[in-house]
Amino acid sequence: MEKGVASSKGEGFLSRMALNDNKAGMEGLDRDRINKIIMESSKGSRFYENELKREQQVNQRIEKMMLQKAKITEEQLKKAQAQVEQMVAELERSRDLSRLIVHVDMDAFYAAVEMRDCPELKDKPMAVGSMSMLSTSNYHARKFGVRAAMPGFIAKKLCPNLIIVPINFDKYRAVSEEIREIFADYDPQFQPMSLDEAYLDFTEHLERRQSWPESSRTHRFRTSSTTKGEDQMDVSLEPEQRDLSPVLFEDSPSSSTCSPGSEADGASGGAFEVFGTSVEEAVREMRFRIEQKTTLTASAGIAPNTMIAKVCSDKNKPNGQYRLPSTREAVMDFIQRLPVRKVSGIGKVSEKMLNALGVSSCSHLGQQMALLSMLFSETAWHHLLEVSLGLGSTHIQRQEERKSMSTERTFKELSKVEEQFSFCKELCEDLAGDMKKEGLKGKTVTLKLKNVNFEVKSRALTLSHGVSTVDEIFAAAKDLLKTEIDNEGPQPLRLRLMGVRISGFVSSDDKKPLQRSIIGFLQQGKADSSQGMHQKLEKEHLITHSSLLPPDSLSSAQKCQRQEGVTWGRGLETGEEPKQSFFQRAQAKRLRLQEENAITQEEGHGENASVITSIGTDAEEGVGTSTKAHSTASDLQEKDPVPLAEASTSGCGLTVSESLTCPVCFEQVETTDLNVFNKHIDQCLSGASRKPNQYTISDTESELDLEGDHKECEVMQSNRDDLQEHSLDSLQTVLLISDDNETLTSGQPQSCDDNGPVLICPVCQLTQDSDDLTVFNHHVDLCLNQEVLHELRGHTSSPINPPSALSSKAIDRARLLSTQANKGKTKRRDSPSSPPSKKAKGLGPHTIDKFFR
DNA sequence: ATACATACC
DNA sequence: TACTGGTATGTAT
Repeated sequence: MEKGVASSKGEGFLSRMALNDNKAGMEGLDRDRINKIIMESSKGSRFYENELKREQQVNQRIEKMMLQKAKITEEQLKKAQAQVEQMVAELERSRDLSRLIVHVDMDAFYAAVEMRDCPELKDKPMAVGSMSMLSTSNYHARKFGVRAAMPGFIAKKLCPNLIIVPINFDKYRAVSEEIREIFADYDPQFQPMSLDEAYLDFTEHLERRQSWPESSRTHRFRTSSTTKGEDQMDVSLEPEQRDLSPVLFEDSPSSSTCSPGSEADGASGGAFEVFGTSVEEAVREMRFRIEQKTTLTASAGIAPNTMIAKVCSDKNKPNGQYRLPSTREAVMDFIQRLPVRKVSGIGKVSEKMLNALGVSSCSHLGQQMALLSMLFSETAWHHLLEVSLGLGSTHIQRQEERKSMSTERTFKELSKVEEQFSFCKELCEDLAGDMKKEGLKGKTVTLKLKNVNFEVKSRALTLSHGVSTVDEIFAAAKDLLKTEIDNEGPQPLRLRLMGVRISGFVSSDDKKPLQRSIIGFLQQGKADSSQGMHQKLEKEHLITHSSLLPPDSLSSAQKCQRQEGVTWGRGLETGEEPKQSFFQRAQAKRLRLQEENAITQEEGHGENASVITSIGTDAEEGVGTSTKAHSTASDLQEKDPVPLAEASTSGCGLTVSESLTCPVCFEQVETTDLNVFNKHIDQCLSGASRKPNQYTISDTESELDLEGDHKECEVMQSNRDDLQEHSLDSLQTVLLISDDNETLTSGQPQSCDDNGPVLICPVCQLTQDSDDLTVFNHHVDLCLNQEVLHELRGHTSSPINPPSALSSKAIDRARLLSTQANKGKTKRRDSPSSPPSKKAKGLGPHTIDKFFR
């Protein structure tokens, strides 16, 4: 109906080329004029021709689909409808409205950062990127139709005065670290989706928040700097700028969204604001802190699941938030009028196919489900069904292990064979470097080529063993390249891009495939929305399933299937006897000390006192977090005001409880046998293979369409890196911080040579010479005695502390440093073995876990 | 296993 | 001048 992008003016011009204006800040534009300019700028180009071709392919697909549709009989449809209904009933039964999921998203992130740092830009249309491609644009530029993923030269035609600022990834990454520290205060296990957005589960936070005193919910307006370890190059603004939020939006429609509820004193003095105990207030507080800390605004969506939260975060963007009540009615009502394209996972093509079937909003989805179930693949329609019911993932999970790593580059035109080979080699060198950083080895090498006509092709070769060195990778890549060159016959390949990818990772130790299933189910505890259902619907699919819907969408459905039959049987022995008893003792000791210490002290605090709540407990969650992959920041968010209570849950009563909580999946493992428990953790760590779960809003706020994101990837990678191989570092950091914030820097670079796993004492941070775990444990034991005492004496804080950014900040800094160090080459323990070698792995994580329990 | 497509940031 | 890069995953063969 309304949506005309695709159907645009009779001449049916490329739906794929037309402006995408369903992005915040782009409403009410002169689409026709803009599209005309876009077309004029593109017409006749090779790019355009290729888009044209691809669009025709899509159209053919749709035609086929329509033919299939025509063959469907009433009877078949009825049968399908019955199946759908049955499935709906099951899904409905499993609906979980108990979680409070939040999706936070920075507003025009890269552009906002640049504007913040260069006032000149504030009132001008600007974008971040290059003449070839823009990553994002500010709201002023969006009024001209300038948006992410648009080439700069076209943007310039739309807006001649557009200022294009080169991308400065390091800066965004630094800001990202800052906001992640705040995220961690609300959900240490938050899941970052990119540098500027994340999913958080506020459920637990809210529970605790109810008992928080007002002082813990009070936050100041920006004064000087954020934390006390404020060495940061904070762009400390002049005091009087305090209440100015970045002038990103002249008409911030949503700023009014903020509930005025609290007594913010418009005054300027030592202004502060008290936030309430509701989710809205908690989220508003989080956004407030983000703004105070970074001078940048964020928007958020609050809903019972990720799918909806994502959509909601876009609703009052910029600088706003929206909460969808956790009731079936609210959800259904909301979903009904939602355009399908707004749903993460439904892109241009899926939208077009659905539109062809008369489906443009989610209400239509529900109405046409029987038909859709016959025209789309099972995976696809299952997802659509869930969407139509407003279902989505109800628990946030950390990153997964990467499945591939690649590097690709676009260039002028490369037609000379020699140059092609040498370029290929360069790529392999880069890739090998990256592989080494993460200590990965993969069996499949894929070469990607794009010719000057934008036609893409990929050629893969799977080897019998994992490789990681330049020579090995290049050996495979060049064969693939040669074959292509030869096939092209006499003519040369006229390339505009080349890429090399490696996948099929194997653990470096043994060359067995990494990780396996189990992992994905450990997290069972928190049921996913669509749990336990999914009978195999016999597929009546008449059609060759149209490929719709991305993987991440099938979330629940598939996960469930996998979860079934997962028995937890694995956890058999592990060897290290001494280690375990050691940790048991250490743990008990720690707890005892904590108790004795009464854990009560007030937070000395004025700004952000760096109060470290009982390390033991708060690390409990924290470690898990870091273990999960990233954000060391979360490693020790000292937010939890009632750590001990929490701790006892996991059996911290000074004794080992009958069930242990896995620091990776956070599941309670029903055993007291540490061997079993270790085994469990081993598996979690080696294979944390969970269904990825990236919900992203279709097109809407797809700022970082570009380069922006690949950076994020880097970040994530290093995070994972940390998790896998450097779990110990998290611990180090924790202890170090409590010890002395300023020491972090020097303490961190715990490098070691690239040969074999190296053990690093989590307490003193010194690399241990011995590989012998017994010896190592003994050493740690000694260090521990001192550290724990010191720490508790000097830094314990009240259980009721306002979250302090200090420690997490320091941690992040530490991590950044170590990351940098890694890049520099000084990596910590990076042996050619990456997925932590059996030895190292088994030790690291376990050490931490037990230590903290 | 391989190739290509879709999607997301 | 001129339309990215990185990762995951679905579909088909």
